[in-house]
Amino acid sequence: MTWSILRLLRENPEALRESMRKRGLDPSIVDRAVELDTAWRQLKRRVDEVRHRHNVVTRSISRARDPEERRRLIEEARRLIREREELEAQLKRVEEERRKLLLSLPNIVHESVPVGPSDEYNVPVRFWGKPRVHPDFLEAFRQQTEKYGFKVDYELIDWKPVGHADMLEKVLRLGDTLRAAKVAGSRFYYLFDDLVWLDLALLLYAMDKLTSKGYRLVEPPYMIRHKILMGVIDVETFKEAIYKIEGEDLYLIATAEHPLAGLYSGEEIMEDRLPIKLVGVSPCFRREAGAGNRDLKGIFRVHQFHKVEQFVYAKPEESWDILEELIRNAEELFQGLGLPYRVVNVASGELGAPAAKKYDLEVWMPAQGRYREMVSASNTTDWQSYRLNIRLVRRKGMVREYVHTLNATGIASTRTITAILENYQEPDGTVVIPKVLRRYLEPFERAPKEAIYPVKKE
RNA sequence: GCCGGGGUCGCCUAGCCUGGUAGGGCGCCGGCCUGCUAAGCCGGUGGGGGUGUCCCCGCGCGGGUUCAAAUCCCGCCCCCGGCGCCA
Repeated sequence: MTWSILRLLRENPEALRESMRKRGLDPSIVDRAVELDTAWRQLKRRVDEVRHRHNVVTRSISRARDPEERRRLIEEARRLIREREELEAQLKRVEEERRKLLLSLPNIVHESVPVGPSDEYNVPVRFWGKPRVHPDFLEAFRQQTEKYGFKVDYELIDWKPVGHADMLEKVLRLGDTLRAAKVAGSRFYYLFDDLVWLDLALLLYAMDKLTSKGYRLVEPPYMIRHKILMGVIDVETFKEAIYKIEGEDLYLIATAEHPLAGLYSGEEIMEDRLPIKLVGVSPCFRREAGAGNRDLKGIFRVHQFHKVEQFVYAKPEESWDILEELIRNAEELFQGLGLPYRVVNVASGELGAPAAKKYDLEVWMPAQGRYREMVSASNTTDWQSYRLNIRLVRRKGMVREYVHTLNATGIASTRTITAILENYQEPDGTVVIPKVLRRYLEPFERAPKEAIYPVKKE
């Protein structure tokens, strides 16, 4: 059973150093890891050897009948224990250090990932839809399209759309972040009436589409243990994103990805059961500790929201195809909603530690003149499954390896609502409801069907 | 929260009282045999190190006793059942 990172560490450490450099991390960690691993292996041999000698003596005691002989053997065993304990203490130290270091290593950057320290190095791979562009943003629009060699058809509009935050609080008056701040703090929100229906309709839409593709619908635990959490994220993410339950070994999930990855932790999965495709629906809780003052207004970046999440357990040889499938699924959802987007191949420096490669789907925001992230799709290869000990059993020869895991947003409710508020906005402030959502609103008498209307000005 | 039962190599299970290399069944893998299939027979079946034939570790987790712990002792976690509480 081999973990890709450990294999590379022993067989081709330079490749691992290169991967670290691409992420903008110190490659000397790799050298330290090689050192520790070598030391560990040497020490392990010595310990095993002494353990063996002790075992031989110990076993011979039960067979020894002569009391004098027994006394002599027990004396010998005691001597070996002292020798063993000294070596074992050393081994334990090295082993612990090695374990920590190995778990701190990020996934290996895939060869197709653009190299660069920031999102400016993200490479758009395709565009869809016809964005509405105000003349003020025309130059910015070109910078985000033509600069990369894409010719994107757009609609020039002569009125300036109101930003999603003001739409929410002032034009529609269906959201209240000020009172939410009073009650819970900043980055919380109250949604009312039509926007609540819209939130739920978005979730139903994504659940409906993805289950029709054969994804199994899951409502997971919203709190999970520390052990599971550290199997799916790195320490940085943990510090920035995770809420802890006081006095218990429980943490609020930041996404359904976490409990879905934990679902088969510690288990063996027969290869003919793969791929296992899941669609989770859950609230998500995020501290946004590192976000600073970014997106402080509105509901673009908040401490809690609802999300429909795609998650797949896959065989290693199929995971790269499945990553494409996941981003295509998300694209279908956004095409259905009629929101113009681009897909970017995320630069090496912006990948989270778990991901080997990541696509973001970014929707054009007419009031901001920017494409903004709505969806993230990652192949985490065996990074999570190694930590969670999820093995793949091959029929042929009963070989054991680690499965690959992948995750991707389907729809994140609040963020998608911001995109709708800007893209479906009419000059008078009316927000037209995307047609695909209407069937999920039809059954409810009080739900909006065609559009959401601004409050009348007195 | 209380009481009781339990956690053994993928699954099921024996061993625990009485300490001395963890056994069986199912499943799976490889082979033999056989018109085919089934059955039958033989071997294998967790992690690690080393490598022609080897060794170490592994019985929920962590300690302790012992030359030696699945087995005895202490603490903890989890699961099941009953009681209590309860949306």
